[in-house]
Amino acid sequence: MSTSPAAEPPLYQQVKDYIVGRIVAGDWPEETKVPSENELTRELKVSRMTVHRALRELTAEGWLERVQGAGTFVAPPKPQSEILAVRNIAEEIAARGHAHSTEILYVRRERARALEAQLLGLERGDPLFHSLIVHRENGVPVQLEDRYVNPQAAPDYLEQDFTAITPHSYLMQAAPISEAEHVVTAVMPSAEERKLLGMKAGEPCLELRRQTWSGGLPVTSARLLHPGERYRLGGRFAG
Amino acid sequence: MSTSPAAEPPLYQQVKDYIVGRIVAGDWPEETKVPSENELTRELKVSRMTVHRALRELTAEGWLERVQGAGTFVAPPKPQSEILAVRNIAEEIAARGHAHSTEILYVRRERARALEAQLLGLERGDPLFHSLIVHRENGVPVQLEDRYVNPQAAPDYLEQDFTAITPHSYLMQAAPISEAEHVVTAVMPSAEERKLLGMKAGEPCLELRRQTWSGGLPVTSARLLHPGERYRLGGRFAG
DNA sequence: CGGCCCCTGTTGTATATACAAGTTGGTATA
DNA sequence: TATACCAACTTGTATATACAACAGGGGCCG
Repeated sequence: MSTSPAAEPPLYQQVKDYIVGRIVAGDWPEETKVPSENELTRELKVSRMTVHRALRELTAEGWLERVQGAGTFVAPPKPQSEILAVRNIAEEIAARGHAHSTEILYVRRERARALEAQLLGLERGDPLFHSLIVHRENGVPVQLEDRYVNPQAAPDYLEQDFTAITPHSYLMQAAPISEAEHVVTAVMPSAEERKLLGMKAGEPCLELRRQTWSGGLPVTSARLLHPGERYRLGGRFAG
Repeated sequence: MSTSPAAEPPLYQQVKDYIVGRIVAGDWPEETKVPSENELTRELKVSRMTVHRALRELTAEGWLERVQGAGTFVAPPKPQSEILAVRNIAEEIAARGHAHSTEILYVRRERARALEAQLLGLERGDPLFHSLIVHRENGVPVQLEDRYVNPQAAPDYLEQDFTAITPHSYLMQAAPISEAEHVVTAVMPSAEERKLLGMKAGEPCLELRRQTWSGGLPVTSARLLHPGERYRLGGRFAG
């Protein structure tokens, strides 16, 4: 395998490219057994640990499946679809070159009802925090954020100024995410929600329900409503 | 670092857990410089390559940022939200223990109009394939799939029996994904779409627009409509 | 014919060693 | 005061070696 210094990628990356190239070209359909580490070592004239790193990374990226003792196989395409990580609405708006502003309807302490207690690992009647906020982009409402927060995870939540920092940003600091769960669906807003978001009758909303944990402790459960016409959730990724 | 054989994780994983534990506990806020590989080697009594693997993997997972020569730093929480990969509706329905069936409205060759030409890297007037299919779960419509396919990427598309295999499954075989792009939003369906999906007036749809590439070549552009009340897109992931 | 054992080949993990490439800070000189 | 150089420390990559753990196939024995 070539290793001349003309801005070439490292050897483990060349091995990865070689293998992905074989798969994409159709040489190795799914379930095909890929040559063993020792075979690739001989074929490509690189060390077994270099081959091993390439195969391990391709496995982590979803291209291959490995079974200790049995071999390495081309993986079937993964049938899953997930929201990957958690978005900060203020940075998202700034990234579009627009101005973010917030209208705080309330940020207050409440007693947990059955549903919130269940979501946040609390007992009914326990105190928790509740905030309702409209996020605007260049003055236009784009998100209604209805959020419950576990006081154990972020005791100082009520003290924050959420016109200066989003709840999301604050919670990232106070309780770094170790786990998250998302559900996205389409709903019709209530009359109040429609009014807060400046929507016309009959227009739908994109609803994101998002829950996060920090070190096993539930942190927050949020319901984010976006006018369907003015908001889209998306991304682009490489295999 | 303990290495007794009582079902312990490998050393590199223990190093990862130690570092994530320090971050989540608040010991190392974002931007903090993490001890160097050599320092961690001495502190944890494992080899530098074991530490190196742990740090590299935590970097790939978004916890850390590394600069060659400068050091390793705790990463700020990533403000991004993406659909991770591509879902196969048939497997998704099967995973719920339900029966998948399809109603094929058409699968045919057409001439590319301006929008489809742009999406698939074709010239206006070039031939392309177009399919319209309703997917049902236990007889109930859950997805209307409106899909354009680039003949260069999947020349045999028209020959497939899409009651036996989904377009998605076939395309995974014919043109493995190297890149994908998704956009999710909420829309009101047209009268025809509402009828095909068995929805009542005033109910919204979750719309996914999905485009994939194979080795740089555009493969397909699909618009998937789901009744908001009967479909949700979601996932759970660990930090 | 079936089951068990052994051998071979495979992947998984760990370490040591070496060198490359980059950053940073301090010192010396102009 | 600015610039250049050097040393030390950092991360990045590569290889060799060793051993653990697993899978699979073949042969032998009951």
